[in-house]
Amino acid sequence: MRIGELASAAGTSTKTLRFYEEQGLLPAPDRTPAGYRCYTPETLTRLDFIHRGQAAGLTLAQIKQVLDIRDDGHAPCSHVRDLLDQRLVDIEDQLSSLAALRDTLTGLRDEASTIHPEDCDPDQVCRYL
Amino acid sequence: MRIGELASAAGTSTKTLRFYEEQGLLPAPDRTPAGYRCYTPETLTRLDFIHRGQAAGLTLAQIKQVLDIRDDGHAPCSHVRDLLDQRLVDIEDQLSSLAALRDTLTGLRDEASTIHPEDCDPDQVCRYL
DNA sequence: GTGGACTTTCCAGTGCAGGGCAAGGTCAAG
DNA sequence: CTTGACCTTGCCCTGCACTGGAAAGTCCAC
Repeated sequence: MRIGELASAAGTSTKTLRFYEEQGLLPAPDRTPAGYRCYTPETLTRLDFIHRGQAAGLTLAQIKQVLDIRDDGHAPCSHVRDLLDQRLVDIEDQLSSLAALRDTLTGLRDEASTIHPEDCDPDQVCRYL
Repeated sequence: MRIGELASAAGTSTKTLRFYEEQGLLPAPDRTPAGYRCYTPETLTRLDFIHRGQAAGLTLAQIKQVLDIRDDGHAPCSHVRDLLDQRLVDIEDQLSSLAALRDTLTGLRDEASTIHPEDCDPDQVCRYL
């Protein structure tokens, strides 16, 4: 499988595949005599895993950690569990600060709708903010 | 007011103040004969506005737009309203996709707690993801 | 033998909001 | 007269996940 084939099969770009290889997420594949990369179908499984990890909000560095553990012959289960748990904590934090921000902005906007521009204080930038 | 004074009064750094000036968020201040920046107290008002804008999740570029309108002698009200409304829409989007992600991850983790590592399929990277 | 599609490498940039460091100038106190 | 705190500019660096482009090599069909 050449790089272009793999890229379209995985729904990504050749640029990205080379980048993943450089970052250690994909092992260096065999080469044809001309130097073309030659991928095996397992690479597709690996790419699917990477995509699922990204969909879960993991960074490439975190995904690489999991892959490295797997490549060492160990089951990455507990590490993945920790990563997902931490991600959940982070998401909860993000959710609550976003909700708070939404409430603040909603309040600001409601206030704004009762203000007339002509009441603006020339000494401040904007009454709305 | 010199730059260090202003920075600590505004709760920021001198680097940031120079950066804001370079980005057009702060007007170029007067200089002492030695070339030191000399700020007037209004700069503090302007910085507070910038901070409120950031707290509302606006980018520096958006804040600059508002400031530019104000500096042109116009009231930026309607522009600010649009910015805040758009920001609210974006926040709602973020909130719902984060909530969806949280539910997915919670499901994944619950599933994971009922799996034993020894059941892992050696052909996949990880059953949890 | 030529055109076009594919591949290789390397270098550089994107957006966001600054941070770090160096080399030098300035100012007030002791 | 020196020390230390402050200021100046300039330039590169951070993290994240790519993306773009250039110059060159390869492969296959016509």
